[in-house]
Amino acid sequence: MKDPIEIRHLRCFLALANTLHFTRAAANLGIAQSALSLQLQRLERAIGYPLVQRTTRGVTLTPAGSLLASRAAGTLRKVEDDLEHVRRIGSGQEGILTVGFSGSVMLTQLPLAIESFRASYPGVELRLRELTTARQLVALRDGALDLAFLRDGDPSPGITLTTLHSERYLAILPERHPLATRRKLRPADLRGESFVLYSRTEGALAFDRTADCLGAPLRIVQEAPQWPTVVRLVGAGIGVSIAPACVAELAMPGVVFRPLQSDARTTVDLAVPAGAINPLVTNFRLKARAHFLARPALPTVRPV
Amino acid sequence: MKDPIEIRHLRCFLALANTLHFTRAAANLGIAQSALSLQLQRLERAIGYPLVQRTTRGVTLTPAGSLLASRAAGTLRKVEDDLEHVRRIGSGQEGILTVGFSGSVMLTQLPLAIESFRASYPGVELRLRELTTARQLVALRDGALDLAFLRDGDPSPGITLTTLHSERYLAILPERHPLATRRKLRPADLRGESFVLYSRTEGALAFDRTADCLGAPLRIVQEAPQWPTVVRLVGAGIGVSIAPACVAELAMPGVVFRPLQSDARTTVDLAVPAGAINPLVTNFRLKARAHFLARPALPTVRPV
DNA sequence: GATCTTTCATCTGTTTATCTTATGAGTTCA
DNA sequence: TGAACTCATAAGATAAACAGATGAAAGATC
Repeated sequence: MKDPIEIRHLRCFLALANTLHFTRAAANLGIAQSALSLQLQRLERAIGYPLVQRTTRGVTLTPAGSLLASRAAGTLRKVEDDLEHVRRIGSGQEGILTVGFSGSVMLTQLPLAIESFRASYPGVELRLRELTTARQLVALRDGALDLAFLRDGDPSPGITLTTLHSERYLAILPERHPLATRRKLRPADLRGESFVLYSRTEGALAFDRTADCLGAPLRIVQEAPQWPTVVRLVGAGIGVSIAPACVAELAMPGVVFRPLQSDARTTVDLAVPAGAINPLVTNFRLKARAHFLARPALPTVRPV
Repeated sequence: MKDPIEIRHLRCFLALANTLHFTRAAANLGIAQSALSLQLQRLERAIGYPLVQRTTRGVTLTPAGSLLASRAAGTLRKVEDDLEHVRRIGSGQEGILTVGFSGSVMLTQLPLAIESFRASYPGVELRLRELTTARQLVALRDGALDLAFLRDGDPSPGITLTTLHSERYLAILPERHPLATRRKLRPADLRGESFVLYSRTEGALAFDRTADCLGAPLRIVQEAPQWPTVVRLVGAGIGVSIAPACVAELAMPGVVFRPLQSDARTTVDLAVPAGAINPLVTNFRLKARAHFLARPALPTVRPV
């Protein structure tokens, strides 16, 4: 495969095939006529057969040259198209982005961030996966997720974390619970209650923060994997719970939410694989940060 | 369009995408690792986005790189296929060849030459056009014909002629004609007869040679454009005719062919546009010359 | 945890390819 | 015949690609 043919040669040949005139073709290409002449000779030598028949009044294409002209035009167009497509992917305007999120994060600004991203990048296919914090970290490392929104993300090797948002806790009580009459609660008020909580294995830091806020020992009567479930279980009288403030969005009959007077905070953390250069990830991160850091219209605890 | 991308860059990138390893890819390409590294940098700069993510253990493709790898592979394959096709056309193994012939030439070795050419070049589409000598010359200049087999081709500017074959004349007589009883005739024997002949405008030299052979003045009672017609007209008693020896192939009831004792010869000439470089023409010429110059099994005058 | 190995980037000088300018040979046109 | 035009060729200048040596960073090995 010596004497390799380059795109330059095809470009030169096409210019010549279009004008059938060395001098004019060279002018179109912005090179000297002699340079074009040499390029053509090189191309013909590489192919092994003449592509144009030179006359004193210009050139005519041979059958082989005629074919090459049409094929080369297609080749150049294809290369241009491919590069354009590659650039679109490189710029993050196109592609597939798989985003994981902890269930409670969907109760924060995340939907707004998603909508904003979709509007800005209509070419990107967004795949959303609700997973627990622990599973998201695994999925990020696997490559199954490109980016994740964690509830209280544990620092983890190979994962870059950014805290987007922090919020207070609130207590979730059955409507008929004695404490339900109080407008505010302190963690100590809940001492001795039975708790419905997330499993620690699904989010160690989230659990530990909850436990720190309440103060051990905790009597956990039920673990549940999703907040709607927790709220329903509380409504059924199985126990009480505490949750990030945003969970108040999940108002359900028979359940009341009460702010918890504590400095404890739960965070929403954005996680990406360390060193990720996927431009989709970068673009999505920017949108998400803009929406979370602006903190528009934080959901308030609606009295039930 | 500065920083143009060349096929070389795509080759380098593909090698890297296949091995995900600069050193090994460079070895496959037969260049130094540093050269490959530079080519990749150049390609990425031209595209504007990274194509691979370098790590200390090798490289991984970015989404953009992943796309480019698949597209570039297709591009290289296309270029190779195109060049191969162009080479086939350049070598005359493929294409369309339009061949003209005077009707009588089809009674000589031409069918054998055609068959031989078809067998050797199955990729070539052969288009056959029966035309008179005069019309063939026009068609050759127009480009409507690539190559022509003329009966007694007139030298003509812009046309290269090669004589392939020369043959004697024979007389065509009605079966009941007084001269039909003779095994051989001399031109003088035909003096005073009425003749059925080709029109001079359809082949000046052919007509003149015929006239020279017979000696003027000729009494021409009918002109006809094709030999089967001439033979039929003779059979109908309209007159006599003389024809190239090969016309004896057209045996018809009521007609006899008699060798003419004369040194006059009629030729089959191969005509091509001067300076033609079409390889199909070259290849066909070679086959045709081989068949005509070998003169296999010249058609003999069959007694009727 | 210090050393070794692997891997890619960078630097430097050399080779190769391409370009420009100038010139030549062959036609066509006046 | 001379002028105008075509493409080819020659020679020097410029830019690109190359090989080889070195360096930095991150695993791997002990």
